[in-house]
Amino acid sequence: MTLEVFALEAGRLAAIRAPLLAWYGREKRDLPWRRTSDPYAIWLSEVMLQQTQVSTVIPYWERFLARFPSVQALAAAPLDDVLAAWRGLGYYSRARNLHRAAQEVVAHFGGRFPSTAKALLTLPGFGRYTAGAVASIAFGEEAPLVDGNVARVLSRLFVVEGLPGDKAREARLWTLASALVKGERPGDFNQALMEHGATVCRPERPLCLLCPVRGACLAHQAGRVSELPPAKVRAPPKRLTLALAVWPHEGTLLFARRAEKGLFGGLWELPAVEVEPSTPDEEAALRLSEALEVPVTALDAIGTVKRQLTHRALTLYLLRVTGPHRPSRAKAFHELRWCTPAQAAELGMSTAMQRALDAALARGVLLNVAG
DNA sequence: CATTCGTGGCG
DNA sequence: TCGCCAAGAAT
Repeated sequence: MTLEVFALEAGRLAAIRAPLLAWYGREKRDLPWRRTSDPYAIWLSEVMLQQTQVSTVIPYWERFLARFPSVQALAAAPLDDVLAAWRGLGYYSRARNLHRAAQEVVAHFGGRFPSTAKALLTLPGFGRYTAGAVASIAFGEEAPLVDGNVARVLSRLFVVEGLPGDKAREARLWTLASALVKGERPGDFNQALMEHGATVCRPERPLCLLCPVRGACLAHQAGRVSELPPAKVRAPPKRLTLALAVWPHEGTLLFARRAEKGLFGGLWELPAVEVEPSTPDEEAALRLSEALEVPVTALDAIGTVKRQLTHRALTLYLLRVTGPHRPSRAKAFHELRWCTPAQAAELGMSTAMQRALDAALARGVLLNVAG
């Protein structure tokens, strides 16, 4: 508690706040969402930036805004179009929540975003971070935020101990962020904290010589910058093997839409069933037959695609198949559709599945090869 | 509180 | 090749 009082002492807060804000004014990157004051566009950037690098987001943000220029346009669009625009960006529940939140803003708030963090928190996909970000950046509320950058910066400035996820640590970080954000330009200050973490107070090899608040940094004084914060402890990824049906018919392939929840929720795929590694082709075909509710015969295995996700080691086993009855629906899948490659390119699909599809097409499964 | 959800970049 | 991690949220 003594440390708490010391850390939040007014002079110390000022010694951090003012230099950081001034540094941000001089050094901030010219990012596209910093050129707009449209809450919708700012919200979109915040959702896309969740667990995603700035350089990855920029082209998605620009394309998405061109296609859905307002919250009304987004709310009125079919979910499939939204997922297609999100294709390749990952964490697809963000896109579903974005779509739902847009509809709620239109239905319950007359198309205007609520302007406080507390009110924003009621919308799908708004957690504590995103609510604070939109409230402070778009509406100028003195609302705190803590993301990975801010957690690192504050844990160094104030020597906050504890592993990521530790309850006491999180509480302390939010308390610090709350105290610091109060004052002029809260949105700029929050962005200054994040910008500082992204460009100077980096995870590896931080640029302490260029740091505008080095003099106030307790970790720097103690020579502990490199050991704060401690790395997250991650469980080893689980293995998941899927057998994919590659079923050519008159220039099309069979596609299926996955269930809303879980891995790649709501996205399209080559119809997939989970199998054990090294499952014989005949058995994989039998599983696909059960899922598709029609007889399926394995022709040959045409490749394997491996993908490393954060919590999954994914193996996609491509099985060329055929059968006497072409299915148009099956309980195991939300929807079935026969698509040309051009049509498939317009579907919401994961990068993993895109790689599998590319591999199948590269094997010439749609070519009329006599053999 | 722990787990799950993607992808790409980097050393 | 591999581990780490990036403007987190939902369950």
